[in-house]
Amino acid sequence: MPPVRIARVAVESPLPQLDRLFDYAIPSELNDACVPGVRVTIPFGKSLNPLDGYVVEVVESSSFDGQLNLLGSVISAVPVLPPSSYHLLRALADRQAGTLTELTKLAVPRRSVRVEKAWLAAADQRQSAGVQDLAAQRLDFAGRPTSYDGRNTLLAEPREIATSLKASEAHFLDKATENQLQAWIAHLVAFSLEQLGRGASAILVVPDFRDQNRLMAALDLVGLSSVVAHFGTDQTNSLRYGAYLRSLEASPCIVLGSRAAAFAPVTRLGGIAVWDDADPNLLEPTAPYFHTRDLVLLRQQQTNCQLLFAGHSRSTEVQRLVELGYLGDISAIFAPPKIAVTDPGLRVDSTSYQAAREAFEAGGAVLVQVANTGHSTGTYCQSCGERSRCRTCNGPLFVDSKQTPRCRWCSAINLGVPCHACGDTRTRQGVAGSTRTAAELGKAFPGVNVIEANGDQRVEQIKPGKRLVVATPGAEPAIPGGYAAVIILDGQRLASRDTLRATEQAVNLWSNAVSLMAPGGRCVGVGLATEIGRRFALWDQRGIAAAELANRRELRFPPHCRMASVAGPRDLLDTVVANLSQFSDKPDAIEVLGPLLQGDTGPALPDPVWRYLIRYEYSVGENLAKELKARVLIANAGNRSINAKSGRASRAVKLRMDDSEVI
DNA sequence: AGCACGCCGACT
DNA sequence: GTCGGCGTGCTC
Repeated sequence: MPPVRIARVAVESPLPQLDRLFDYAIPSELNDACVPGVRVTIPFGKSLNPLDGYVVEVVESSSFDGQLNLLGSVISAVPVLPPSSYHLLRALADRQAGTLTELTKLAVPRRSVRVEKAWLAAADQRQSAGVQDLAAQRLDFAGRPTSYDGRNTLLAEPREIATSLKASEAHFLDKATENQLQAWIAHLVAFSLEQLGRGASAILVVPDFRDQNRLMAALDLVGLSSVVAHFGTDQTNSLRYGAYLRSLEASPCIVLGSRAAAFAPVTRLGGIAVWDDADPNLLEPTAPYFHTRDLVLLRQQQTNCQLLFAGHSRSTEVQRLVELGYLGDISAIFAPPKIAVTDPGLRVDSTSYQAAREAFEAGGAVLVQVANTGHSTGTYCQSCGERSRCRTCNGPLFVDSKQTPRCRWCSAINLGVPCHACGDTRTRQGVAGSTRTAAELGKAFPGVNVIEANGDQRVEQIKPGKRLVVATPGAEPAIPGGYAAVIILDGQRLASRDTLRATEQAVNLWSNAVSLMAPGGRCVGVGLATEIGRRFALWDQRGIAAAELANRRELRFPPHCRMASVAGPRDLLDTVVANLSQFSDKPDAIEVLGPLLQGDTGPALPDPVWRYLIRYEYSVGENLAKELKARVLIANAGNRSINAKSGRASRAVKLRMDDSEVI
């Protein structure tokens, strides 16, 4: 009788105390099917129905003293969590003090039997796909680096450029094609071709469905659409699973998508490119709250693949890595876009009117970027100037596109609300939102087609011509050839928001608007004749990022260091952070700040939620995450049902290893 | 999470 | 004498 083989299984449970491997004896009839990566069912504890899990490895002997239980069944023959994926997810979970299960839920799509059957049936006729022919091509353009090899970052030229696709194979030489592409798109296409040329796969992560569609159109143009695995956000589960299976195939592919794409289990990973890492969409909004940038940095370390962070502006995190020498800067020198900044004062001033008029006279289109949707951004008391507040929840009021004052937090309609400070019911409206701006500008330029684009009214692409587009940041439609003029309104307000990343995000949003401008176009930053605005006008992206990072260093804020938070009932938090600063031998490597009462303006809650912030150095991150995870586990253990009266039991103490957004 | 083990008050 | 309260602890 052959020796019984042992499967080491990661149990799919949300409980942090079960976040480790459990050994199971493999029944002889499952011996062949039970390979690392497959999903299995296992009897677990005293529970009646089996749990799911992933086989992490198959070994000959177990270090467990007790009686081993038998594996239940193998759910599917496909190894959906191969060892390389397991190691990546394990390292990320450890870094963020999360569990493997939280990550497998994000990384591995639910199985679709229909899709899987079709995929397995087509397995034998897949080998001869013409990837080699496609990979023999090269995209050339001004500013393209000779190679994207290593770990790099680049600032993309903010405009469309001429590209030429050339084939190195003799029989392809006559098929050289020329195209105008956005420079950032050209970089990502060239990057992908470089990976395919080495017989390897590329992963392209973009923050937004618009970016994804634009990039997909370019890959299609170059004839690569057949090797793309789509990891889009608004896909059905079966499509996601199909793309996931495609990325598992031996033949190289281009994985294109949002956050989830960075997990794609490609067999031979050539390189990962992340577009616009400053975009908040690349931050995972659920536990364990990691940024795609940190995930791909881990993956680069584990696989030694190529890595590229590209953007029109530069995040402070990337700037830090450049200053450390961890990332190389392979940006090309290009002519900066023409940007004028005007003094603060009128919202729409003569300079911007003139730029728009000239653009229309030449038959071009004009993009106006405004900070907010709706009719007006806020209403204020006419006698004392206080911001109007919602009657029910004290939230700030704004005027919607139907001219009705509503609450920004709870959407309640608020008519005739007396001022909370002086009691006066007369109000005046604040800065105009996109609807009023569109109406006002439409009147100023009769005969011009006015288009409004924002989160609700999605406009992705428009036809060239005399058009006025009023859009909120991130919702700007693209136009072939680019806008003749780009006018940035409310820019200063965007930059002076009360958050840590206000400046960084404002520059990012302005820059992305400028990138839609025609090569000969003009941009006006209205009221942006400030220090940051002047630097932006010179397109000094490096200088802006360096200054911002220096500022954070001085204040001792991320990304100079990391900042964790623990939130929950006061007494439990105190046990979690007790003597934490002495946890590291190095003085000042860990510093506990707080506690602060959460939700300062809201009505007093029956169980107040407190929050501590923990500032720590990168070097202690791994140990601190381990320690905090253990402490939070203990703090939550005896208190799991205390919230029973509020409905369902939730974790009393919540931990985030990176929580810099709150400030 | 489930589920069982375990040691103290009011019931047929 | 027992039924059952939920504190504590384990799950290969």
